[in-house]
Amino acid sequence: MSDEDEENQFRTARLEKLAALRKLGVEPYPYVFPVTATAAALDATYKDLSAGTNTNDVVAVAGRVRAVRNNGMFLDLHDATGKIQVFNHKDFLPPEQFQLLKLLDLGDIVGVDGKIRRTPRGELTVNATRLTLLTKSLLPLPEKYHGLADVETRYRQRYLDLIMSAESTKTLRDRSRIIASIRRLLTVRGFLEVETPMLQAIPGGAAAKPFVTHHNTLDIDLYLRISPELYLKRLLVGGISDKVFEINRNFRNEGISPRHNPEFTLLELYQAYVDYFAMMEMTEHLIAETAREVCGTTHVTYQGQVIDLTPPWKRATMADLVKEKTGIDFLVIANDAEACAAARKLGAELPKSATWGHALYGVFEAEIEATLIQPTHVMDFPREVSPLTKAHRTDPRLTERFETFIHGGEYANAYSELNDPVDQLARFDAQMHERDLGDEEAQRLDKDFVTALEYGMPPAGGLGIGIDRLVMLLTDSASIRDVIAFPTLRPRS
RNA sequence: GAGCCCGUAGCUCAGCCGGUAGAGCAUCUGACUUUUAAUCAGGAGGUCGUGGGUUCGAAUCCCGCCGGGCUCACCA
Repeated sequence: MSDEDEENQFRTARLEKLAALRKLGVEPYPYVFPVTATAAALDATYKDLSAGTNTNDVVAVAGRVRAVRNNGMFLDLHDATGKIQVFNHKDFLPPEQFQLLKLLDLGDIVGVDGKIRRTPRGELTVNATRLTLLTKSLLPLPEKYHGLADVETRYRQRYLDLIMSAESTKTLRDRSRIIASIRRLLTVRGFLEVETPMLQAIPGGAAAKPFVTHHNTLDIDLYLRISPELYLKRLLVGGISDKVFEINRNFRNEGISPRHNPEFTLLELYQAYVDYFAMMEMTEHLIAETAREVCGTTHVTYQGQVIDLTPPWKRATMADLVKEKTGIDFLVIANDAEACAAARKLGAELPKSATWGHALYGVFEAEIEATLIQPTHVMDFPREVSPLTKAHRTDPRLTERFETFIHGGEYANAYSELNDPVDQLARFDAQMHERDLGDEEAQRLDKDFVTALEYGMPPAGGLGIGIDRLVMLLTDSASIRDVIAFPTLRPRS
């Protein structure tokens, strides 16, 4: 609580009411209230009750006071399911309760006992026979009609945003439904949900800058994980299951943008004895079925554009897409210098040490990514940028990796997983070379991971899906901050 | 990290080619009483993000800082 709030005239006035309530013998923060009905349940139960009809049905509802009309005669109570109107009239409510009513404010949480009726104007209403203050609110809510518009306050004080905005509430509820749907779809297919370390001594499985922390007793630095990949594969080596997945937070110490939050939620799954083609089917299955369940359709509108998520999705190789768009066939370019020159000419920015694969990938990023609006599996990434992926079965310069693009953004990343320990070690060596050349995000050698592979990991397909971005897509949210309840912000003052 | 934009009452906003701050809602007082953003009358409420500068005078012009948004960079 800041000084400003403490000096707030509204807060002062409400503290005085709080004292007055206690003087009346009213406890403003009681322990329990036996609720018997929610607003939505009442709406459903009494949907056929005609206007102007009374019932003798007694209910107990509870919620936040969001509107007071006619000097307290009508209250709008909001609970987690919706709105129910309360009618306070001397015909039903004992006189001493009107003292309590006078001391109620917008934002207070109250319980109401009474009988259900529908008013002549058609509003389902509880004729209150007893009001119970359940929580006194000390601060005024934002204005009801316009709601809370200030985006900074919406993110910093999400509770206020949720009180005021049905849309924000729906988005965050949909997030929960989306994750539940994915979990169910995977469980149905026999996947085992596992948990792997957030604190890692060697941050692996992705190219990203990690957050560093310190363990006091061990007196070592530990990293917040940038990916669970290397640990999930260890579980595959162990054979805990042929199908494992984890849905959890990852942390990357990089820029914040409408599509990036330093901590974000990733689904990662591994399935033994299949390749990246199976992962394409899996990506389509998870996203399309979840869209059906949460949005009721596989045709979703994102930022004004209709996206058709109905499987199967378009598949195209990176090289073909680049060739189609630029006319340059990287597959027939034999050396690094020529490839880099072609890429730079097309506007791709490449480091001096760039090779053929960096060049192809650079052109793809610069020229193609943003144009992929409808779901597209972009296949066969260059070896250099895919250090954990199995070599392509027909072209050793490439790997069996695809990323799925929708609305110009990456939604999935999947491989035929590299399980050749000798090749894996060579890839780590190449990464360490890039690190020496100044690429801070090149992957670090994890020797124990290579050891695990030496014991033998079954051939497997692996898939990662960014959950926050999927939620953005399915809730038509423009910013990742809208789908994360408490997005990372710089602390105030 | 760079560029552009924003920050005025509890909330939503107006005022901004310089002349000492305004509305609606909320709040308080009163009236009214079967309302639906209830209505009517009256009152209170502001270090104009913050610190400097220019000026007789700054919410307004200039600079720094703080916080936010967008774009770019980073995010293979």
